[in-house]
Amino acid sequence: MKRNVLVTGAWPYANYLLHIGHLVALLPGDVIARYYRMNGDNVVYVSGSDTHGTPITERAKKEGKTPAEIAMYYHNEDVKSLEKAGFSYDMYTSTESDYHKEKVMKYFKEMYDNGNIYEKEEEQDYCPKCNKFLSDREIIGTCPHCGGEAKGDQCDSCLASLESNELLNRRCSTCGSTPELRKNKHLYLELSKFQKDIENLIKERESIWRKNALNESKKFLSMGLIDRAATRQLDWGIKIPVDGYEDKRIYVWIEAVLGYITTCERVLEERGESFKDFITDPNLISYYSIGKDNIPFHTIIFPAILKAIGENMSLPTHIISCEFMNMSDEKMSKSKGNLITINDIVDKFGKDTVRYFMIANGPEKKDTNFSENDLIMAHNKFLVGGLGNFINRNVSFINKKFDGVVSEGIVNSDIIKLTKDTYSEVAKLIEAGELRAALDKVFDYVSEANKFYDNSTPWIQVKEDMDAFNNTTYTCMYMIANLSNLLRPFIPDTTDRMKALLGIEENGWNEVTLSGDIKLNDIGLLFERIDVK
RNA sequence: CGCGGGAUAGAGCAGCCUGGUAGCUCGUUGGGCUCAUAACCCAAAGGUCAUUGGUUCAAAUCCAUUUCCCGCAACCA
Repeated sequence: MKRNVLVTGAWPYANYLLHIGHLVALLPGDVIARYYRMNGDNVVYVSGSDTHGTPITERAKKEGKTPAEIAMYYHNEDVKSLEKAGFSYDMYTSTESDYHKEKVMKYFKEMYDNGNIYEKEEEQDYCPKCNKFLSDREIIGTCPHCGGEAKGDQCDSCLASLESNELLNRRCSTCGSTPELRKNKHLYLELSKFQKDIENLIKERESIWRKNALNESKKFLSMGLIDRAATRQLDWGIKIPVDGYEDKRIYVWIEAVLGYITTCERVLEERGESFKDFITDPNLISYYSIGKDNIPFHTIIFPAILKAIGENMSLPTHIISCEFMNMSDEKMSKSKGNLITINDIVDKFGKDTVRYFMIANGPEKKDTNFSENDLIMAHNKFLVGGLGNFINRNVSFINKKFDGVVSEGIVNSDIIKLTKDTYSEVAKLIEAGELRAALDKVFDYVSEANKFYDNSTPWIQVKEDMDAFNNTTYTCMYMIANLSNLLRPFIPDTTDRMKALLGIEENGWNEVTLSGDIKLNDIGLLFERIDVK
């Protein structure tokens, strides 16, 4: 039976080019989506650019542009990068799309009408000269602990976490004037109400979610969930569908995660399918491919929002939360300039090499260090020496001696069993989000293929026993055909070429059988060896 | 006691959730093969799985302890 599967990737913030950190966080989603599609399930795979919030407005101000210009520039760049890396989103949109904005306002209104969003009036710092309310971050002053210069949320000198009213000699960070208190009202999401619901969710997902997702979520729950502001003093973002909030916008943390839902709805609408049936399906399987810094938004806030909307939407079943990929033990950072963009690395090494490496060596369970040398080693060993070599040694032989025609033979029965087992084991691993182990499994199969070739010694068989030779090569073709499926979620371009070699079309997640003689098409080398400098 | 992650062969890492012969890649040594991109296959050497204690018939794996290493303003997966 067809399963409903929602796969999502975290929404990148549209103020910088995507880098390999984004890649390792988002790629698992693509592999999972491709796998389920091959399996014949009903897949919706979505993401988009997160375009609102203060960092973009600040950047725009600095560069003399509008926030929309900044956001759309990076959104377009990100679309190109993702395409380049082979992402197969059913839709990659942005939080600036009218569809998203409209739906978010609808959901916001529902939460408000349900009484899960409430108004709170409080005194807030106001800068009389800049004519605006100041957030904690926009207030500077002297740290009460160390006497150093500090911002309102944290002291840069001693790292103490602060409340902005603890600061001495408080000033507006823009103009330096002394802020005064004025009454201001904001809307709050009553997160505290959902403590029990989230606790139950975590308990149910104990054996499914990754360890980092569970630990991080439990930490927040043990501290007790606190209500969060849902509105912000800002003019860039989604308008508040409540009277008296014309000067404010919906806080990004609430609307960005709702993008999963709004975009899912849009995809299904375009397909002419029912969104409601899909999203309330109690058996819906959902994957959220994210980085570890994004965990609480997906395991706590997002489920709480879904509960608060109250339409009985399915809560996340799988959190694919990766660790960080560092550069020589340092966190990648824009200011340090030690980033590698997706564009650069794909241009340099090719889409599939990068995809292979990022899954096989990515930070699935703990931080890893990126090393170009490791990437080259892995490329040469597994893609050239393993997969590429297996195909090339067969093809060269057949081309040389038999003019590119493989005669029908009998496929080795041990290999058939191994093949079927590999399909089911890899499927299980991918569904569990264990992509590294899944890919390892497939490459074990590649290794078995080379062993089979060596042990069969076709170069001797060809002289002594043509039946045996034909059985060997036919078995090899069978393995190539099945590898073109098994590897398809990971390295789709390469598997297309493998299929072209054999002239096969099937793309399902199940054993491919061959019949009759096969005329090989010329596809050249799958991968070229890279020399280490 | 701020929070979190880590410590496994010369290097880089997997295994730990769901205890039961210690595995992969590179490197080293020896052999095989010649179909193949100095590719492929086989074998060997190399580890008291950081420390100490506990649970268990059994611990790299679970619990606790100690030591050492790394990350934790903003941008940011």
